[in-house]
Amino acid sequence: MARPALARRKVLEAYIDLLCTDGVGSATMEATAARAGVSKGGLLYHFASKESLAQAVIDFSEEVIQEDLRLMDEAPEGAATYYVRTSATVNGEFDRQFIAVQRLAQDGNEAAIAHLGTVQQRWYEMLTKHLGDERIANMVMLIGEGLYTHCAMPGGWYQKNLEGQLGELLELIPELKKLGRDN
Amino acid sequence: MARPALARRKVLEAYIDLLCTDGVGSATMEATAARAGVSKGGLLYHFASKESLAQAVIDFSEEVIQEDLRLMDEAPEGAATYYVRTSATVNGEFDRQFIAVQRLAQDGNEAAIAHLGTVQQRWYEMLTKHLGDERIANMVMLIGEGLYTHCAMPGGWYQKNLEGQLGELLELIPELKKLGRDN
DNA sequence: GTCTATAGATAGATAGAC
DNA sequence: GTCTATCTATCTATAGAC
Repeated sequence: MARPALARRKVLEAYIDLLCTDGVGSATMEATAARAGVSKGGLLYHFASKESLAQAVIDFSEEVIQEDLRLMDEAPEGAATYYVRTSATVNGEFDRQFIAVQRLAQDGNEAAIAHLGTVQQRWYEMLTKHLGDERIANMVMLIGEGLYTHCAMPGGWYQKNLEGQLGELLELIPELKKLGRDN
Repeated sequence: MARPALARRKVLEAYIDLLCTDGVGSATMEATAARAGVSKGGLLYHFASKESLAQAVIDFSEEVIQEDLRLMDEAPEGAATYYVRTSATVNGEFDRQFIAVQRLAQDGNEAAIAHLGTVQQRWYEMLTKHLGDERIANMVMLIGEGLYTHCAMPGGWYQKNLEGQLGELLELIPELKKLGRDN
């Protein structure tokens, strides 16, 4: 860990980039090498197989998620609002690797599916802790998931029609919290 | 239209099935032919290219969505509850082809992205009509989108942890409607 | 209308030079 | 540590028999 080779980092970023923008079908090792500016052989020195490339995305995601959970726990705006807000920031540091893992999972990668499961479990526990109601936590988590799905679609409907409504959506999140306590 | 060849229908079903369960990477024409019980040549008689196979999924989706919108508009439980409830029924008639289109869109298929856009626009308008508040419609749509994403993940977290909570989630949807009118 | 055989392209992965 | 060259498998698509 500590300070990985620069080329290795560039290859990983390129692979994540391709997964997010073009999907698993286009994220080949050849295309990844080209985008990273290295040859296929150069890529294979750092990642011996496509599976190890996928695992690197998952490992990177685990690092990022731990930091994300810490920020979420301490967010002044509240954990739920933080969660929804960051779910909609497509180009953020956190989101790209998360979308990449999601794409891998949707393509049947078992390690990615298992990792996503632990991430969702931790988000759910964090939201329940802060919202005090499992049903509301469930709902907020689905809203975030929906935002991810929308935002991860290049040229999709959300980016053209709902971008301006994010502020209004965020204002409603604290209202949801009240809804939970009333019942 | 009217009554398409049985083999053609079987091939289309097989392709949708593979897209949903194994993802775009595994949904090859060869695998599709095998699952449909025909040869590669037999498949290519009905669908001259992979693109035309994808287009057939989109066309089928358009048929199904029109019926879905009609049922949504007339649902006794309310359009929003109907929308969320059917978003969570993975094995339903409506959902499989929708998830398949989503997978195609996430792999960069332009026709699928455009179709998804029109579907989401119509759902949004229907929800706004019934909820009377665009912000709440927005939120409900994201909840449904989140449910789709969760449910479409074979072996994913939702199917193990939230299935029993669907009833509670559905109970909260009418509460959201009140939330909209209060503000 | 469905099949076999096969062409042509591209994927993932190996070997070895530098 | 990065490259070129190459192997093998698999994919999409075509040609033509039945």
